[in-house]
Amino acid sequence: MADDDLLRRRAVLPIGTVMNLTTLTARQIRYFEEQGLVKPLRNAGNHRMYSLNDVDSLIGIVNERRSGMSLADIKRVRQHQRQQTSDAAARRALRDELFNQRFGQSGSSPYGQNFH
Amino acid sequence: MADDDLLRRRAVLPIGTVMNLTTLTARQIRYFEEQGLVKPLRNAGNHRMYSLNDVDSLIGIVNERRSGMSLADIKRVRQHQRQQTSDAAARRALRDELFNQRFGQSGSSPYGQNFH
DNA sequence: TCAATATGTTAGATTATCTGACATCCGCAA
DNA sequence: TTGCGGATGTCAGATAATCTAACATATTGA
Repeated sequence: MADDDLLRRRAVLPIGTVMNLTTLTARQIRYFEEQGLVKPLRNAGNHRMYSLNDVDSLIGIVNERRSGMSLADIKRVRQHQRQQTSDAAARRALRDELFNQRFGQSGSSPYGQNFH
Repeated sequence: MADDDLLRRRAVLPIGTVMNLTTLTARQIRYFEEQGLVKPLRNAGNHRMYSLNDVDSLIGIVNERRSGMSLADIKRVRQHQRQQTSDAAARRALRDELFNQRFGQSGSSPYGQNFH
C-alpha cells in the first residue's frame, strides 16, 4: 500500500480506454455506473475519468457475469463487501480512539499502522 | 515477463492521460515523438495512443532533463541502449539457431527461455 | 550575436464523449 | 400468452479532446 496504490486510484482513463481494456461498450459502462457499481470522477470538461482500480472492478464484473451472475447479484455481493470493509474500518477507528483516550495523543496505535 | 508486460505494452492511453501522468504538455509529447523518443500508435480515429511503457519512458525523460541533460543527450543514450539490447537479442537468436542446427527442432534452447 | 533547440499559440477540421430519449431484446412470472 | 423489468443498442444535438500545419517566441550553446 504505497505509491503503486495511489497510481491505481488515480482517475486518469477516459471511457474509450476503459472500453478497450474491459471489452465493454460505453453504454454498458455508463449503465453500471447508474447501478452504483463504479463511480468515475469527471474532468474539467465533464468527461468520466476512471482509475485502474475501476478497470479491475469492471473486468471482475465481466467475469462474474460470464459465470451466470446477474447485475443485481453482483451489486448485492459488492455492497456486502463494502459494508464488511467499512465495518472493519469502523472497528479500527474505535480501537484507536480507545487507545488514545488511555494513552494520550503522543503516538500511534500499538497495532502498527493506523490504516490498512 | 508475462501478462503484465503485455498490458504495459498495450497502446491504450490518449495524449491527455499522458499529459496528466507525465506533467508534459501535448506540444512537448508530440515534439519528443518527432525526435524519435516515443512511437505511439494511432487508433481508428488517428489519435495517438500510448502504452504504460511509453509513459514510463517519458517520465524518465522528464527526470533526465531535470538533471541537466539535453534532448540530444537523451536521444543519444537511448539509441545506444536500443542498439545494445538489439545486439543482445541478435546474440540470443544466433545462439538458439546454432543450438537448433545441432539438436533439431524438438525443443527449446538449453539456456531456459528463448526470449528474455 | 547567430543558429539551433524547445515550447507556446492559433485556426480549422475531425474524432470522442456527453445527455436524454426511444427502441429492442430477453427471461420470467401472472 | 401477455406483459414487465433488466440490459443494451442507437440516435440527435451539444461540447470537449485531439489532429495538422504554421507562425511566434523563448532558451541555449558555439
